[in-house]
Amino acid sequence: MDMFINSPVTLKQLRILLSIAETESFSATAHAVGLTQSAVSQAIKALDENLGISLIERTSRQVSLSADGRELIGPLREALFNLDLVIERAKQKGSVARGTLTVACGSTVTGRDLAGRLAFAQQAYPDIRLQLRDLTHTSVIDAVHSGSAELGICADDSIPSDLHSELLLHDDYSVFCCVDHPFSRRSEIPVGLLKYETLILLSCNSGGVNTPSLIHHTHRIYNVNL
Amino acid sequence: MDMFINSPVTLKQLRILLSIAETESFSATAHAVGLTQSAVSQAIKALDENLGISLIERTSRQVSLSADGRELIGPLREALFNLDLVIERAKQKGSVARGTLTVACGSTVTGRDLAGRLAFAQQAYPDIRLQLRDLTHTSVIDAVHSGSAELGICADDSIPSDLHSELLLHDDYSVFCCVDHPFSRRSEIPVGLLKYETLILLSCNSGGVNTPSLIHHTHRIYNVNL
DNA sequence: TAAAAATACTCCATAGGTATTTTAT
DNA sequence: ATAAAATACCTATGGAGTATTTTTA
Repeated sequence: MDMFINSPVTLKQLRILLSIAETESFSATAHAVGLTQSAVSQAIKALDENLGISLIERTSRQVSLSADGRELIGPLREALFNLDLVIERAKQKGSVARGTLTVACGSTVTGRDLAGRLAFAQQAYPDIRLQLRDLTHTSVIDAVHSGSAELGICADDSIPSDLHSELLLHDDYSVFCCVDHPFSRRSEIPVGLLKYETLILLSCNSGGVNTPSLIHHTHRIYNVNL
Repeated sequence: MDMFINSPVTLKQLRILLSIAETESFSATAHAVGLTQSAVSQAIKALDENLGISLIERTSRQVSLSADGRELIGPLREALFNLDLVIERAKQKGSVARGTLTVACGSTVTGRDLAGRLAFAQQAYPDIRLQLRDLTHTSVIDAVHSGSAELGICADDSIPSDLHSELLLHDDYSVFCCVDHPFSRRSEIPVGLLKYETLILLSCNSGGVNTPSLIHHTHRIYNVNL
């Protein structure tokens, strides 16, 4: 039925052609579209073969469209632009309200290479604006309950059963003490023992903190040996 | 510059989507576009992910477009149709004048699985109408000279030097004779010996003939043993 | 339970990279 | 001599097939 389904012409090839029409250079196009000169050369060769037509006057010094190519380029640009419009409109639908995903989380999350993870998320989902709200443990749950955040990330205890939850990661909690304290000879400390000690705790709603800075602070304030 | 260059959405996926909109069935679409049901399923899954949108209401019994999908399908069909128009027009340019390639050749060619070769050519170059003209040796050369044929195929002797020629194939010539003739004991017969014999020749302009029918005729007419 | 879609897996074609060669100025 | 495109070669990704499982009317 549809004979076009097997057309070997790809969108990428056509877009590369458009870029070449602008830059009049394979190398420049390669840079523009994030490929190598080799890939661009192969793409144009393939396109020539697929269309059975010579689109480009190729000398080693300068590149220009052939007569056929010049005739093709205008309508092609228009057709591709229209198609991109349609695709983009579909993608808009795919994004959540106003294209924003709001995630409520504590410093357990924001303290772990936040910049790197944001960059990764932007790359994977360029159309989604990711908004992080740095909140306390209970506020995270409230935010999800009220709908002011679509997702929440927090410690897995005391999560209400009416919310769906999934385990993302494990976190270690550490005790810092003086070298002459009995704890310093143990490799692990049962949680139960802690209640007999005088402790400096971060806000009990904090899921965690940046460890190096904690060590630094402890050292500064109490002059302990670590 | 062009952020669309890396769009993972492919023409094939979009065309499959259009087909599904018509057939409302993965299997039927698979048949229509010449793929398996599995491939169609995967293509739609990929498209959903690429667009970040659910295009299709999928139950195991019936398939229908989602609201988003229905909204998308009209403009998409139009955009793809326009793009195909542009591509097709470019392909037309790639075909030679009036889309016809005229080849002058003798029965050396037409006698060798003509149907099979025509079919092969049509498959490889569906846009080229191939026209064969069955001529005599000298007429083939005249046809190419006059331009009434773009190509000629004939025996490689007496090809004028102003025509470019290329060797395509070898042909064996055979002598048929009575079993009591001296030739019948030789496996090869030097061409020079033939001029002392009385021969039945096909038209000296014929490059060759269909061998089985020649044998049959010889047998019928002269009642020779082969 | 039967028809249709989803999934698991496998294989292979090809897009794209690196390194090199060719070409025209 | 040099800048740019073509080519050779290699690798990895993913498209598509077969076989199987899951789903719902």
